[in-house]
Amino acid sequence: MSKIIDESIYRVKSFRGKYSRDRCRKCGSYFWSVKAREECGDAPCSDYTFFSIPVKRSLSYRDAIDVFLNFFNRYGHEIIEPRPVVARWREDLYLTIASIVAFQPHVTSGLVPPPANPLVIAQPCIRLEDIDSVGLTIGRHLTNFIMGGHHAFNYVDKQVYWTDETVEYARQFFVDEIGVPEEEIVFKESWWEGGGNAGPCFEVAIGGIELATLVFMMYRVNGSNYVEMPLKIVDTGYGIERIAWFTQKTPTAFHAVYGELVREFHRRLGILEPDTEILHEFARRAGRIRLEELSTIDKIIGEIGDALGMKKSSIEEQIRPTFDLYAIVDHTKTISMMLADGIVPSNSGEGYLARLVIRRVLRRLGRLNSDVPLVELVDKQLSFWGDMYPRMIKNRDRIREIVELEEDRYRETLSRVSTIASRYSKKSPTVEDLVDLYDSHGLPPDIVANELKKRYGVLVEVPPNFYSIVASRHSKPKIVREMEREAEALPDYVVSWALRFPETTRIFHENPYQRTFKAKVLGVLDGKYVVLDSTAFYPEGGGQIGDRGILIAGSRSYKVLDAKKVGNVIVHVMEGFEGITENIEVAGEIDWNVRYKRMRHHTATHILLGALRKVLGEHIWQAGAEKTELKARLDVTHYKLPSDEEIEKIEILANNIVDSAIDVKVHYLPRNVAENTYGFTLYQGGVPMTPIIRVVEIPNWDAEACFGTHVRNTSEVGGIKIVNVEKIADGIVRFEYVVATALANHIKGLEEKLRSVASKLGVGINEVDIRIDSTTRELNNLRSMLNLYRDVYINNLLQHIANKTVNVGVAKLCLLRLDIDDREMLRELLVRATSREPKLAILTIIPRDNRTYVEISIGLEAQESIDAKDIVSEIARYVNIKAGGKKDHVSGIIESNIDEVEKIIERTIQEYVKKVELTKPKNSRK
RNA sequence: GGGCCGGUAGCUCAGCCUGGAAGAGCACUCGGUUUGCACCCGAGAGGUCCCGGGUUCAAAUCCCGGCCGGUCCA
Repeated sequence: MSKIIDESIYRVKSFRGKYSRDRCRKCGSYFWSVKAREECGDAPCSDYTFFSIPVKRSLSYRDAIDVFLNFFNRYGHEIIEPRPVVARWREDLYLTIASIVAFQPHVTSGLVPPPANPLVIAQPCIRLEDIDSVGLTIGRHLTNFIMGGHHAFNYVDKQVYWTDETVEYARQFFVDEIGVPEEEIVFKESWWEGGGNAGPCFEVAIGGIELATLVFMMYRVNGSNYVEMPLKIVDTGYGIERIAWFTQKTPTAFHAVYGELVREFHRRLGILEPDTEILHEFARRAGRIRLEELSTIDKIIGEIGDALGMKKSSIEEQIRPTFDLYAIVDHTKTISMMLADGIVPSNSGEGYLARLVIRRVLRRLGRLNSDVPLVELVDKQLSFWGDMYPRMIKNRDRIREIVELEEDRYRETLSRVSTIASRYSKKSPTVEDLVDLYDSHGLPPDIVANELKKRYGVLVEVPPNFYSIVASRHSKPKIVREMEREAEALPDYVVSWALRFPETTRIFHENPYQRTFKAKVLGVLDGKYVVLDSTAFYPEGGGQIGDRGILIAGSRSYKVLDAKKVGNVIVHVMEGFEGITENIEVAGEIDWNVRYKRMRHHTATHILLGALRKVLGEHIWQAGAEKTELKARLDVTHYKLPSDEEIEKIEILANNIVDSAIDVKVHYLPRNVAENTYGFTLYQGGVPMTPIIRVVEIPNWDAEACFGTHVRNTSEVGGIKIVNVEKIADGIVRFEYVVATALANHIKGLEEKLRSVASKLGVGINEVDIRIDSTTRELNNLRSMLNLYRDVYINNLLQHIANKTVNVGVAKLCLLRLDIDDREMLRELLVRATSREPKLAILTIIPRDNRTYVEISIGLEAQESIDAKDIVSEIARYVNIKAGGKKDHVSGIIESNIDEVEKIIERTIQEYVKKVELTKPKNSRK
């Protein structure tokens, strides 16, 4: 792959005359170094030797950030504020996984200029890819980290700097600023790829650990081809945690980053800290650890045992629990960061990622047999990091509540273990079973195995690659989503046709109240699609659907069914026309009635969202919305169904805003300005891919990037009534509401329903509730009355049966003809009759339509010689019968009327009895 | 967004595969026994088998659609 690039790019100025290029004898990659060496100096090829490499001074975690930022600031890089760890500005990514993510895709695609150039940023990131390795590698893998990045964006007409400067900065940073002897530094040649981009890179490794990656992003990946981009980006990532670890020489990165907190977690969880010596010996070799090869750990522990003259088992005993502890330290901070930035745990979307981390911690805690509530540990993180992440303090109560809720939920899941495990009390579950249990019940195999062993002594073998088996089960679906979307979208050829036209002037933005307009026809297609030079028709977007209306050409008018946006061009979807041709003038008129109602619902949506954030909290994000002329709905992220009180409060607050008659403002702002002014809460309904952003602001209440049409003043919303609140997914709550004149419609619907109920009950609307009470009471009375009558009836029938019974020796026969088709009654009758007289064989017939329902019941003793199913086949000789059941009970239908049936059956029974008597001796109960 | 699992008595669940008269334990009521910690024995009450449709003589059970909950993955 590196063949396609010119390797000369790696020959930078700083190397000339001083550095030589060698090849690693282990991994085969090329690297540059002042000193001749055989290995590339990166994990896992080399052990960690950095503990003995001198540095100028030990840097605390916070110092490391400052030193990094200030160094690059001194060299002309503007310091940029970091973004949240939840990538709200991106739709293809949930989490901020690298510093460059802050500038993707709008800056990297060239659409928007960077906030500064060059710039430097210390970006908190969350990466869950290596979550299983966290702890084991004592800090090489983390789920949260700060990536120090200095970035330069080189445009065709504006070059900032490229490879020479980037490498020289790295060299100076490590040599001059950190104080690393230059001969310890290795620049390893490599290739980076991600997010559709690619380029050559250097991995900067010192003493066995990679401290920075310098990427030269210059290609776009197009299938299997690399296309050179006009915009070339310096994308660097300095591992702040590793730099702190490197300079502090603490045994693990966790000690360097979390300091006192590590000890506190040890204390609280009752896990002793391992001997410093063991930890150091382990740390030196930790670069070799790989999750895929767990044997590496055994080997390392063996080596330590030899070095220290200790038993392997005692080392193991000390160090194993600390792996879990380190992971817990790491994960609890990650949880704190995610929740502080507003993620709501859920079974879908980004919320699942939060739940995943929470569950991992809980599992680890379980493994340590800890009963410390997770919330307590998370709370320690909130205190510890609050100064760096103020949102942790601000949202502390909510974060605690969510963590508690999630822990409860997890305990509930675990409480099902014993029930579910009991299925396998005799037979050990197969791997397939285990995967099933994990997949559909969330029960980790080790917990199931434990339970089975403890309770039933059943041994379960859990394959070491269990989670990859799970993963392989979930092979990619993906494409479905796009298919769905295309159903509503314009056909491809219409899109490419539309893109040829210049931008349509948007009258609906200039003046949302303009109902009629004149415009020139720029293009027509298929007698169905029309593009104008300007339009008042709002094209579908932001949950507001496209306008309807008419276009008038000459004396004829044509229906506009919908309007769609293709880039900056608006396409009118017509019912069909002949009279509209290119270059003519047309007049347009939108269906104002519908449109105005939608505008009011749209503005109401912004008002409601503001109210939701105020009442429920800052974790409220729009997860979907739809505004029609009849009603609107808003789906938001929230961790539980709001209470009635909360809903009432939200409604009151929202209506206050309506009554306050606030002017709704619209601004067009450069992206960076908009983001700095309003924050990322701008991006509720999606992220516009434009350098200028249209911001709809209700001052001091809500501001969103929005394409939709809004009323001028909140008072025009008229009034908001929340008509429904429901949970549509875990972590997502849907609000439905009706506004202004649409309310009359809504109420009318309710009224009609109420009136129809009232008239069916035979009362006026006001008495409905009272009547329901009395009707219910009456129904219950009738029910118990019915049972009384049934009882009387049954007793009568029992008497009747006793009288009608014919004793044939082996049994007492009875043919009963009934008129009431009451199955409940019949069943009880038959049960009682046969239990009172075990020799009874009773045959009941009831007319049903023009046919006859038959039910046969045989008492316990009679069963010894009579089989109900035999009677059926006997009857079947004379009439068409469909019936079945067991030998003591059958039911079915006979295709003849009851009089006929009665006669036939009487005869049949007699014949059957004779048969039974003939074969009697061999008939006995089995 | 997709996959999988579940919804039966107040609670925990069995029954469903292979259709045939709705079950167990706990809790509850009554009677007896006993009064040392999950007492025991007997009797009884308690059901929209999540909802709707279909197949069938017959559906808790099979099929289709929906609702609700759980869970894994992206």
